[in-house]
Amino acid sequence: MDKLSKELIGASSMPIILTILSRNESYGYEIIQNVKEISNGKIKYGDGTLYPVLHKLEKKGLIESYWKIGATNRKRKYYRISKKGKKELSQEKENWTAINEIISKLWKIEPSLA
Amino acid sequence: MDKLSKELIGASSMPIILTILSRNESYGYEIIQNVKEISNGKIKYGDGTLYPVLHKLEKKGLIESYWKIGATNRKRKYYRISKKGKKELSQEKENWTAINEIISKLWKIEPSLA
DNA sequence: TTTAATACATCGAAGTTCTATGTATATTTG
DNA sequence: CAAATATACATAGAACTTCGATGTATTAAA
Repeated sequence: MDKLSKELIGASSMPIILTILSRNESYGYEIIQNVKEISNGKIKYGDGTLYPVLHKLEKKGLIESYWKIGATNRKRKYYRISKKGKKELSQEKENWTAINEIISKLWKIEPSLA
Repeated sequence: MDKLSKELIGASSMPIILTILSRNESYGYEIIQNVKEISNGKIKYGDGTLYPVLHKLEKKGLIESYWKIGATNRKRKYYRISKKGKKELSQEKENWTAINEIISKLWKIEPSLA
């Protein structure tokens, strides 16, 4: 197994992106690299996937953006998390924990289905 | 928080249903009740949501169905997990564990963002 | 000078879930 | 006995998502 299912990618993208932005502001391209690194290559967002997600998050007011020309002399669109985004993130953490408890309980109880 | 997000429901539905069927064969209506109970009411599948999922799983060959008239004298469509489904389930377990590790790592390392 | 990497954006195809609606039978309640 | 509720399955349409393809540009490296 090297790649994760579409469903899991989808369910985890929002909390992962919000977590990354809760530490440092960042921009699309860097986020893609960052996620790839963090996940040991298991999660590789295509740019055509990530940018719409960022736009969606911005539209919801969870992140904010501004253009900046970095050290590389290239213009980048930086994103930072908003107050609303921080709230949403902690909500997502709770959700994630809850579902994980349900599932792990389900798998632990599992009787010998040898 | 009482209800979980759509994304998490979606991502967890396949492993949850396969797990339930890996223990006992069951039918749509019972699965809905079962999941509600297991999750303490946090996951409530609508029937319009569950049945298409079951059809999808059957189409993929992960579960098999047959009609049976139970003790209630009512006909039910029972589902049981297939060999392929068992394989898929263990795959999903790995996936779930992997993503959970990534996320929990991300959240643990998190520096004081007081 | 050409190629690769960086950087953002949008579109269409395909797949999903949710709500609503429809059909039908069995049980319980008034 | 009639009406309401619970059981049981199914499908259609709306809304949303991801993915792959495509397009534009700039900078760095070969």
